Amino acid sequence: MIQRPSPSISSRKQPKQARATELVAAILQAAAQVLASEGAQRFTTTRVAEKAGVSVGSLYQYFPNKAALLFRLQSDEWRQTTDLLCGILEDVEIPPLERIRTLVHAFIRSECDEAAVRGALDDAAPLYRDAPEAQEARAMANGTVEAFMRETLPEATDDARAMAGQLIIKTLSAMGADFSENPRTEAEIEDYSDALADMFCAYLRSLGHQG
Amino acid sequence: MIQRPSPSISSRKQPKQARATELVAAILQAAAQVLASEGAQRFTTTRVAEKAGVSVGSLYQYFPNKAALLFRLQSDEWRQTTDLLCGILEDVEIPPLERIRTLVHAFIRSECDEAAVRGALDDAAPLYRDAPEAQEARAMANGTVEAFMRETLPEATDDARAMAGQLIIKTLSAMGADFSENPRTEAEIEDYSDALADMFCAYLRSLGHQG
DNA sequence: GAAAAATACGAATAATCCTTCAGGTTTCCA
DNA sequence: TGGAAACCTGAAGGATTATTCGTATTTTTC
Repeated sequence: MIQRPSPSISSRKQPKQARATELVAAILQAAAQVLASEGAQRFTTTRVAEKAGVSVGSLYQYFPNKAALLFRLQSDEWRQTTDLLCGILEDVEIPPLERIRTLVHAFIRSECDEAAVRGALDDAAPLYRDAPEAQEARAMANGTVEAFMRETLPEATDDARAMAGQLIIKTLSAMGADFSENPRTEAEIEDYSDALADMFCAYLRSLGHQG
Repeated sequence: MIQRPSPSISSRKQPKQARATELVAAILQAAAQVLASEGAQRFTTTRVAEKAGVSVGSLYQYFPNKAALLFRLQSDEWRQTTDLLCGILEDVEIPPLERIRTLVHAFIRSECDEAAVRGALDDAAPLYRDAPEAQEARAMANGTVEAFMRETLPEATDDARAMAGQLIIKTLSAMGADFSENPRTEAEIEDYSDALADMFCAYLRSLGHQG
């Protein structure tokens, strides 16, 4: 098994002047556009720079390589999504299973709203996913899920809880990826979200009953 | 939205001599090896030909382009998997929910057994998935699933059945992809498969109860 | 056994892309 | 205002790759 290289992916330099900050913003926006309109295959540093109205060299002043740019896009999307989801999960006013349903709808919706970018980011995942930064990012957010599972399944064993949490998270993100890649109609989105929530709720209920 | 080209992907020519048949077999075997050991990124027609001990030109005599070779690998894996799964689903001797459990285990197992190839094939999916042949292949096998769902949920509406079937299929294949990309231990595989089966069964039972 | 058909070869082509760097421009600060 | 630091430029280097095609070899056919 060949270990893919894990390029350093953190931004090489922090902008210290106003124009530089704007430049980075322009690059990120252009990158998302290129990704959405041209696909991962044609996502090119030169193309991004051109669309941003900047030279390639400037791009490389703030992103050490192409993978870093992609990871930054992914990282931003991810932070946005996890904030959304954590907010839903932590709302103790609402019964757990209702929270799950809200969460599923919110997540699928957010994936579909930016399906083009997310789908292309998934296609490009091989370029950045093995970087240590990406793995670290994935490792977070598990705390929130575990807390939620403790609340939802107070009587289950730790192992059972962890398994159920992992399963739901993985299923959700996998289905989200599928939704990004294959566009769906408004109605399909709602129906799938409901069915998915039904499945999760049925599963959690069955775990609750038997211990 | 740019429509990716849909290259013709069918084999350009059928081998008419014995050596040609062997050559194609050698290429396919080498292709799987290259994919598994080098990853999708470094999957190259030249590398495949070299590993197969043939010239690039020969490769292009039987595969019109790189995408065709990848699609052929994917297609073969897919046929193998669907045969396996259909065999399980059609065994009317066994209660439906037990069949589901068997199916989940068999599927996840088969994904993990060739995780390297399947994972790399997933990474390379953008190169071949938009070809009409691939979409046609995906459209099949739905008959078997529908038949099974009719048997499992005889009283549900057609819409509800179709939704449940799609959901289970998509969840399963998405989780399978996740398992191909992230290697797991023997124990984890079993535990996840059981949990996944639990979830499907709980869902199907809940659908059965309410009509 | 010779012509024809099928097959195999692999150097060369043409294209694409990531990244660097030497040199110019702008902004900051004393 | 002048020099230093930060910033921007974009042509060129270096590397990789998919695919072609003229030629050589093997197999079949008659």
